[in-house]
Order: sequence, then structure tokens, then C-alpha cells
Amino acid sequence: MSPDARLSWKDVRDEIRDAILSGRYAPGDRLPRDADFAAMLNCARSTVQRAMQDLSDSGIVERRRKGGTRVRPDPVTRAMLEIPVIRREVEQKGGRYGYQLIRQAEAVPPAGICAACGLAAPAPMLRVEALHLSDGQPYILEDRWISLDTVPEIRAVDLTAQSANEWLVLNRPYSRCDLRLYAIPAETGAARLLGTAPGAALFVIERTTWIDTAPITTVRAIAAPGYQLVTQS
Amino acid sequence: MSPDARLSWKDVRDEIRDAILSGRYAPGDRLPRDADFAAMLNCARSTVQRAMQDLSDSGIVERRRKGGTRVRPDPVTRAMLEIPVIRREVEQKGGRYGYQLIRQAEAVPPAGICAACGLAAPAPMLRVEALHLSDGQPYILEDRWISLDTVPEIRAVDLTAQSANEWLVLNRPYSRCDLRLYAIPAETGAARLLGTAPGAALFVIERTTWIDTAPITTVRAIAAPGYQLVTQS
DNA sequence: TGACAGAATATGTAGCTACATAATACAAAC
DNA sequence: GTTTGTATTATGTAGCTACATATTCTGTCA
Repeated sequence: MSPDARLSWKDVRDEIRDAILSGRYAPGDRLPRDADFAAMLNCARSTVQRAMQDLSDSGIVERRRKGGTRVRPDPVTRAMLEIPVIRREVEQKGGRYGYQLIRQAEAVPPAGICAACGLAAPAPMLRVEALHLSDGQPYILEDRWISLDTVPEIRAVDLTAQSANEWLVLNRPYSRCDLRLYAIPAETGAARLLGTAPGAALFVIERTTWIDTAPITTVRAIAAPGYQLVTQS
Repeated sequence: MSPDARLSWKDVRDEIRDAILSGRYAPGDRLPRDADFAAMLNCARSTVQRAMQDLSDSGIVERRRKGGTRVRPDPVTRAMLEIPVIRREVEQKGGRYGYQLIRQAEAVPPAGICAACGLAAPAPMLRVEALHLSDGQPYILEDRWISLDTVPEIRAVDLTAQSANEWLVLNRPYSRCDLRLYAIPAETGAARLLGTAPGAALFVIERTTWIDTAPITTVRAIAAPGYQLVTQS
């Protein structure tokens, strides 16, 4: 690599970000045009464009056609969350994965579940309750509703052998996913299954997935005490 | 727009994604080369490249030089989390924002805080405890440590008038941010400040920010009961 | 003064080429 | 048979051009 190698778009991004971070451009300020940056940094406009796109994606900068690019006056923290399949998560942490089906029944979902799935009228669904274990210890308790309209084959799957989580992920890719994170006190039943005291603070990941506009499943995954979701960017 | 308008990279992405979702390519399968897709869809390879990049970012496919592109055998859920400045969050929900400084003192941080900041040796920091309110009700209780090495000016800021959250966001942009999400039972002090019972399940967002490798601040934001973090993608 | 049409402008996108880089496959040498 | 070097191949990146699109600015006319 020669000393004056060409700048990659990441170099350009870092250059511009540093200029912003150093205070050379204050929040709300308008930045030079892409073409000017290109001239300043001696690279192509397309390179600056890619860099700016990235800065825009990460919430540092705001871009508007004709309006130009300006430093976001109200920065937001944007971070990528990654939620793997539970078996993989356990194994990646070095644990031995285990799984228990607790209950499985077709039922008409309550209004809350219909709302999460964006259903106006209740449709028949399969409710599956299961426990995921790590090294024999309760790890995540899931309470899942699966749309029988969208996934009728689920009736034929043996959910004592394979978790619905895993089967769906492998057989029913989704096009959209909503997440909802919060904390709840353990109910008596959940507490018993998770091996904790009733009322304990539990972390919940609620996830609904769709294929196009058809709901596939909505899960409430209740994590055992001590569970943490970590991101970094 | 003519009927056979050129495909945008998003069209190409959707086309390929649909092919995967429909099962035409199964998890683990190798996809055609970018150039082949380009020929099939009658567009440029760069357009396919952008589409594939996006599919790769969202965790649907895996790309390797020479190895080609394959459908991820172990799909992960990736979602973008967006955490605004608290004042904005409250106002966006239509609430009236309020703020109270509870305590502020220079101190040597405990080991846990040093670790979060990646500090080997304890350095003096400013600890700030404050309560954010929505319509007069407790909303988020924050327990913050600010690095006096990185942000000495914070000593001169009147934190009764403006929250550290806001001042830092406007004056100290960061280059890196780690998030940690979990649930805890309310301690006596936190319970009183948040107007809830001791032991109540509370949602916690822990965030540490750096400028390059220098830690700026680490916060533990404890949300009042009912708080939910929502994402969609 | 106000409304509206059209010009100007900055970003967004697509296409092409050329070359870089990483991973694999294969063949030669020991 | 194993190792090592080289060729091949698929993706990654940069540069350029051309044109699309959204907004703002400006000038004209009522």
C-alpha cells in the first residue's frame, strides 16, 4: 500500500465523523456538499456518498435533497440488536442446550395477541409453551402463538422433539419482525418453571414475525433472572 | 415511469429475498453469483451487490469472497434499536418533560464501573443521580458516572438546570456505544424515587459511551414500571 | 403582497470499468 | 502422500458518467 493510497469510504466516513466529533461542525450545522468533501479529500463523490449514507444510518447526520447534509441537532443512539436462535445462544456461551415442551393446544387467542399480530378478528392459533434450558438450568420460558392460517404445517410437527423456535426459524423465514422489550414480575407459574421466587424481576423479549402482512408467530420469551441483552456498535 | 423501468437495488433485494422466503433457495444453499443474478434480472452487478450487501447486513444471507453467497443456515433476528434523548422521548409521547437532580459528587468509581469503562485503574469521576419525569410522574431514574479525565468541563455545568444526558449529547458526541438491557428488582431508594414498591420489576438500560478509546460516561437508566423498548424493522 | 411556475441545486440511484482481496482448487515438487 | 506455490474465481471497493428526484429559491404576474 503506497503512502497516499486511495481513501476507502470508511476512511472518508471516519474523517468526516472526526470533524464533527471534534466540534468543527456543531449540531445543526450544515456540512459542505458531497462534491466539496470529495474535492477536499481527493476522492470521488460516490465515495463521500457512501460515507455520508453510513453516517446518516447511524444517526449522526441528516440528509435532505437540495437541503444538504447537516449534523443532527438531536442525536439518537442507534444500536444493532442481534437475537440468535436460543439453542445457538446457549451453545455459544458454552452451555449444554436442553428443551422441554410444557403445553400445546389450539385455541382462540385473546385480544392482546390478535392486536400484536395485527388481526382484526380472532383466528385459530396454536399455543405452545416451552422451556429452554442451559446446562439443565431454566434459561428461557416461551409462550408462543402460531398462526394456523399462515403455518398450517405446524400441526404435523412433533414439538416435543424440536422447539417451535427452531422449526419456524428453519422453515418459515419472515419478512418483518417487531420486538418489544420490558420487565415483569414473575407470576407463580413462571416463577416455578424458571426456578425463582414469585415476583422476581424478569426480562421479557416479545417478538412478532410476519411474512408480508400475514402473521407467523408471536412469542413472549421470559428470561431467567440474570439474563442480559448486550449490543455494541 | 415506463412499464419496464430499471430495477432499483431495493427491487433486486426484494426479488432475491422473496426467492429465499418462498423456499426456492433453502437455508445453507448457495445462491447464484452476483453476475448471474444481474443477467437474470437484467441489471448491473453493482445493483445486485448493493442488494446482497443489504441482505447480508440483515442476516438473511452470508457472503464470502470466492465462497459465494449462501442462505444463512442459522438465521438471526437483527433489529435496530433507537434510544432518543429522554426529554425528546417524553415530548414525542405527548408528555410534559421534567427533571430533578438528586445528587452530584466527585468520587472514585467502584470496580464494576471501571470495568464497564474499560479502565484498568480507578480514575476520578463525577457521579450524578437524577430523575426524569413525564407529566410530573417519575419516568426514568439515572445513575451516571462521567469521566473527569475525558470531560473535565462537566464540573462547570449547572446540572440542576440541564440534565447531564442532554448536556453530554449536545457537547460530547461519542464514537462508540455499548448497551446492556436487563431487569432488576427495585431497591428501596429507587422504589421510593420511582413511586413504586420495593422489589418491583424494573427495566434497565445500561449505556457506556466512548470517544475513541476514552470513556465519556456510563449510565444506568432505570425505567419506571410499564416502560417498554420497541423496535421494528 | 401573494400565489404559482420554473430554474437551480444537492442528494439518490443505476450503469459501467478497473482493480483489490480473499478463499479455494489444482498442480508441481519434495 | 503431504506440502507449497500459483491460478482461478467470486465478492469488495473506487472512480467515473448520466440521469432521477426532492426541495428550495427566485422571478413573474395578478
